[in-house]
Amino acid sequence: MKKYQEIFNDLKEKILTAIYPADTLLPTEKKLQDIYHVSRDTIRKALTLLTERGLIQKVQGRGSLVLRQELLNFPVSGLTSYQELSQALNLASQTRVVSLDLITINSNLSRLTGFEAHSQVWKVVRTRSIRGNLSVLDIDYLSHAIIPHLSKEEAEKSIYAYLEGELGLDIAYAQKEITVEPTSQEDRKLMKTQDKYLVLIKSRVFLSNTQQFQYTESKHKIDRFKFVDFARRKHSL
Amino acid sequence: MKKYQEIFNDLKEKILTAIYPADTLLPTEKKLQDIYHVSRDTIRKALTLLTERGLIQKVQGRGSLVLRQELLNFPVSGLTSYQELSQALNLASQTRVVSLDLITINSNLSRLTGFEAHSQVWKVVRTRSIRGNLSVLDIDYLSHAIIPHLSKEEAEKSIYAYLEGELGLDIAYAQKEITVEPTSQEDRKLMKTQDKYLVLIKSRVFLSNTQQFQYTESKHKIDRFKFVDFARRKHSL
DNA sequence: AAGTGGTCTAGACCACGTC
DNA sequence: ACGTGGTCTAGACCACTTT
Repeated sequence: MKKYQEIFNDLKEKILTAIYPADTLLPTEKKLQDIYHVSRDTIRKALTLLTERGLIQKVQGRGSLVLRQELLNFPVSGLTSYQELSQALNLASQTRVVSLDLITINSNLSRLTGFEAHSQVWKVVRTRSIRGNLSVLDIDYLSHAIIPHLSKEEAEKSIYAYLEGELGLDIAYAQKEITVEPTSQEDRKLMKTQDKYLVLIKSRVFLSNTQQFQYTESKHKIDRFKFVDFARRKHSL
Repeated sequence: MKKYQEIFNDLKEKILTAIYPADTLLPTEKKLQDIYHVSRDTIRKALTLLTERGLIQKVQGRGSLVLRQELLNFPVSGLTSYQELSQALNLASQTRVVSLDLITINSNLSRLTGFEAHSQVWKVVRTRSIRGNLSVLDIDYLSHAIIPHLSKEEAEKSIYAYLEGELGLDIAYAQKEITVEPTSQEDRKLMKTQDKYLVLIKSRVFLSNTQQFQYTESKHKIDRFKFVDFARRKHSL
């Protein structure tokens, strides 16, 4: 494990357990150097991670302020899988695999998903329930070239855990788009609802070598949908 | 201007104008050092900014790949003001100030907005139209302690431009929450619609010294709403 | 004036992908 | 084997806040 990662984890832990309470200052970079016996640069890398995740805010001349974790500063943003989320939030959740097929991309699907025409992809349809409430319908397309094998069992658990753990893939980034759409008859049937609208999250997900391995349409019941984000202002566009 | 900022701007420009085209590699860090006559660390800081904004992806052993700017990789996320957005997208947009008042926070409002009870805040209600379509209803609460003066004229243009430009405030980060909510009679009247639902974006916005200066409820017509995001996977939560 | 984080430098070695 | 980016170090000076 990299040093700055370890320091980040340690500091994160200490912030979440209020060893470093909200509205107080972390030890100075100088002191952290002494505590962890590393160079200042390494400390600063760890602090950068804390900053990106909204755990601290640096104030020049003062120090690193621990931020209050308001109500729900959970990483609903930032490319977190459903499985990880439900675990982090300690939700009793259930996944049902509606179908799992190997299909060939046609030109329409190619435009939609970003996969090349004629390529093979897994199509996985799943519903997720939280405390017995059917809340989400996920339709995933996963590159067969990158994921040669996929079973219902893995799809029921966490596909991301399988990809990162078993296959050692390095998931890097995603382009997402959130809109509200009218429901189709198919949607209403699978989600067992008469709702007229649902929240649609389309995302293309890429590996660190920039290969796209996933396209997903995630459909949420509007009354069950909440997206929480921590955003930093990006000056100069 | 800081060196790494200037290098970032220069590289961004060259990527957007396809001097460095998508799917090609940037010059190596070594070469960039020679080009800009700076240390490697400074180059790496500039590349980090490009990475965060989804313009490049670094691949170890290969180099920095320029990413395709899919359809709309616009910064709808990342704390961008309405005014900046409509400018970036070149939209003919119009803002109407419905009301502008100085009010005192009561305990209910305090819970909602995050401002202290009994403190004074500006309440600004605005509607925005894009190509003649009334699309958004914004309700802003702005700290009077931080913003002593605010006029209808500034509210009609861009409050952010006023705060950063005139007042020299350093807007740093926000906590946001997106949900879909039923419309109230008031909503329907102000937005001139009969829609049953709207998209609600609540956000608390903070300065770099961690003072909260703004709470906003931004209500979007569902058929006009689109949220686009570029997200990087955050390992280790 | 003292102490803090912010920027910049120069150099070393490692991990990974390509040839 | 080579070249790439990734990590880590040590030190310098600047900008800002606090005392």
